[in-house]
Amino acid sequence: MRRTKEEAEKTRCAILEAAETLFLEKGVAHTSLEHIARQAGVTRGAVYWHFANKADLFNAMLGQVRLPPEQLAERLRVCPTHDPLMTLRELCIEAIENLARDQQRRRIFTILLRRCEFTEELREAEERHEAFINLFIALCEQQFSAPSVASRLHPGLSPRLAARAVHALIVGLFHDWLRDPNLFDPLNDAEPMIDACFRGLIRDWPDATVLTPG
Amino acid sequence: MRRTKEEAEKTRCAILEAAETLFLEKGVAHTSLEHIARQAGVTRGAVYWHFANKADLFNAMLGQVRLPPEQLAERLRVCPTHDPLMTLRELCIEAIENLARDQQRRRIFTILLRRCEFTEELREAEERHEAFINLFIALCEQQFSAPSVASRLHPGLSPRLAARAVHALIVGLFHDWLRDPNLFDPLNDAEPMIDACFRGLIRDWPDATVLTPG
DNA sequence: CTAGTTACATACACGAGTGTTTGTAAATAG
DNA sequence: CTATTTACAAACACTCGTGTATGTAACTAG
Repeated sequence: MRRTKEEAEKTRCAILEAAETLFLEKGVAHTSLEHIARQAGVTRGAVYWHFANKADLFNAMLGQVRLPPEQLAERLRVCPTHDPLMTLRELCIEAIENLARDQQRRRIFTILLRRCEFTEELREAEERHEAFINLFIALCEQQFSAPSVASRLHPGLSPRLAARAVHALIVGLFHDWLRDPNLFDPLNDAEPMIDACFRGLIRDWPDATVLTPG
Repeated sequence: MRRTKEEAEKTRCAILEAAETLFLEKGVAHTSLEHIARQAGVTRGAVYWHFANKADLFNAMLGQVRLPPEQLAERLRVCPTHDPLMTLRELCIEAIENLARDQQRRRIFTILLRRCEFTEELREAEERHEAFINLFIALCEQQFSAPSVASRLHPGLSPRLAARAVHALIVGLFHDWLRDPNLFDPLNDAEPMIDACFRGLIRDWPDATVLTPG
């Protein structure tokens, strides 16, 4: 009963989707490859054919949403025509809004933040994730270090601290909202919250321009 | 070889400590009661004598650091002699500083945030934890709702959003610092970061009073 | 002093999960 | 057309973990 290449790719996707569903529901450690196979309508044979083990499957799942690090750096590359802080601001807001817009991203981040144990088995995934975070923080710090920006930091703050505060706020918003989506509405509330953060960091941060249509 | 009551209490503590160590090292799901017993120098018999199962043991472990909700409410109870915002500010800073000061708290929060899967087995623990968070957010919101405070919020912000931003920042700082303790130094950096947050929320937030000794 | 209870250790029964191996039908290359 | 892969299914061998039941020595109450 050998399948064609396209069919094989479909079962691969089915396995990934089943894993996503079950990881979210029962947690990574509490989900067996047998569960995943059954949910996908195949046997463990198929799972082991497409993936080396559970960690490999987990990595493949994460790969579906992790935007390549280059893309992030590209977005934040200093662009002389545009205020670097505004670019960062928009990126932060987008990150939070995307959580609400993209169902799969939402599920996978829920798994990452609340349904898996970062232990030896998943060390590779953890390291990649951590590298991405460190890159984000480093790029943030770089934006705040630009001479035209650093001088506008409130007293007592360094580019280093500012970068860490921005990332902490985002992680916290991710964490809180994924725990309870009723806490706030990303599409409406991300902007004022991020603006509040920047306002606390930068001295002359412009006031909220309330854009009421009409 | 029956032990006296004091000795029994000591083995109970040894089991709790072993669980803490192993949960931190291998994750909750990947730690068996057999491991814990061995680490504590007893057998599973002792573990099952003191605790009903792994979830019960986990709850007991959390109980060692979870401050009673009443205490939190007490601290934030509106005290007419003291600025409610300053009380909240100090509480936030303390929360972060305590992470660095109290080793056990640090380990247990690492387990909570990075070494356990919030799934059915641990639902009870999750619900208690969530209730505590919700209480904190509600009390925050209450502080921001005081007439003398709400009027000082920056345009575009509500007490509701301000409360959520404060909590998100704290959770993010917890999460980030437990992931990488080199990111910042709680004892030095908590204050300026929290102040930056409040400054972004409250219009006339006082400037950092740089207290250089002498 | 002895009955009952406590605080465990030991043993048992059972299921569940993993990784690997083997089998196999169908697709595909030459 | 046949030989070889491919894409799985099925079976095997093994370990690990759980919950419970039973044993037991020492403490403790009366």
